[in-house]
Amino acid sequence: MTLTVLLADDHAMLRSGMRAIFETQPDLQCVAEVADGRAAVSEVARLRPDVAVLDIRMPKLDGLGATEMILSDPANRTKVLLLTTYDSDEYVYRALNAGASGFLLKSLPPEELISAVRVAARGDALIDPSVTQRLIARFAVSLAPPPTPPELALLTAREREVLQLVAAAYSNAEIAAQLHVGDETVKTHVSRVLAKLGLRDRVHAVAYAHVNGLVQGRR
Amino acid sequence: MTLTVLLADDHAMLRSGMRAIFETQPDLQCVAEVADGRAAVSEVARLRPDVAVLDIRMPKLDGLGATEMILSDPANRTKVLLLTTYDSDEYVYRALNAGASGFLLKSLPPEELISAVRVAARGDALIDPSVTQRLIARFAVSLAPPPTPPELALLTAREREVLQLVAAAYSNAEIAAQLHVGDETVKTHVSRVLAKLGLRDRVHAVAYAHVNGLVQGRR
DNA sequence: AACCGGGTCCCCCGCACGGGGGACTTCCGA
DNA sequence: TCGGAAGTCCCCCGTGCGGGGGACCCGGTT
Repeated sequence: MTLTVLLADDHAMLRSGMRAIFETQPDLQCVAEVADGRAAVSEVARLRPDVAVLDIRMPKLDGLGATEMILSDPANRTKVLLLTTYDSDEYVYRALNAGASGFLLKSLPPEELISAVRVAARGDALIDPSVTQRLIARFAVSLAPPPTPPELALLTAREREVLQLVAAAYSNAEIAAQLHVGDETVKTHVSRVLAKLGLRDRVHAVAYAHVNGLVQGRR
Repeated sequence: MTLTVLLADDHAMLRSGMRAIFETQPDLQCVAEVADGRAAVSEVARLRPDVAVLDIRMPKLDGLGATEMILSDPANRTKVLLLTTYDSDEYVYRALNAGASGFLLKSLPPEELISAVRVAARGDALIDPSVTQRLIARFAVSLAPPPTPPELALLTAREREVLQLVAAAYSNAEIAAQLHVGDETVKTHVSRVLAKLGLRDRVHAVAYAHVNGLVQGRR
């Protein structure tokens, strides 16, 4: 089974270089070459290649925009590999968000470009190692639980419980009902929480709880 | 400059296989072979190899635990490559959180294992393509901006501005000072915001703003 | 026995807040 | 030209909230 590839880059020389690389592989067929993003989008829609190799820097529509347009159309099953000279973080995040199957630097050895096309075609993905390192770091922090501020240890269990409810925007009366205690008790707890955390009022408490991850609204 | 490698796997046969692979490379030296995670940790601390290749499944301490121990010790500069037979998502996330430089399947071709060691040694990272695909999907959702609720479009620019400040726990008077308007004006804006968003009071507004990503407290 | 931290409940007081009105200006589109 | 939307400012009024006291009970420590 042969894989069809579309090449998009505004440098004709680079395109022919890549085409030459692919032609060494009997199962890879370069079905189109385009020089800008808009042409890439329309040719992908017309030819439905297995893989589109897009440069990020292109006239009219850059590779990221083209990726987004291609992948947002459910009729397309084309996988997108993005190529770039510089690996700006912003590019990477946007590319991955758009659903690209690869983010590679142009310094990639030819045989790895070939393997990348095969990887993308079978639905897997790959990212240049120099980018992966930072991606992991970013991913780790995005998964890491927010650091618990030390002053939170000053609170008793009951006070933390009340703080959670305050953060959920419940009024004192509502909290009292949920905890089956009097509302005067809740007022006492809230006052202690505010004093211990150095917060002015419950509004600050709500903000504090949210920025410190005491409320898991999605994430 | 030669790179030193530590191998950790509970199967002697697999270890000798990998050692044989590395011995084809004059600049790679396999300085230790261990059969469990605890030995891996202690030998890494003793020998300080450039790269440790750890199996995930190991007696006494698994590869993930060993990774965490190795990388949490700042005295170690050893990079960690994790090898596994099955690519469970949980493994991957934990490995990346611990700061591993690679997450590879044992089905990896020998030459790619060699290249992976070199990649890790120079501080980059790489992830098996079959895992990368799912990682991207997960990463994309963790980066995706929270869907903006439609009712937010009802607000005028000024009202959104005020909402931002309310969310930052400013009082009406403080907001008035920041916007150089009277506090009665702010009250009007706040009232309109509450009415348009169907919120009871500013406390709900703060919670609303945070859960809807109008405040970027980290993330 | 005395002590203390945590939890519960109570009173008073000042005030920021929010609802419900109204009013004026500017600007833009019908 | 006449609206209407947006922004600004004003008054009244009720109330939830938070500070400042105090009180009681319970469990554990000293």
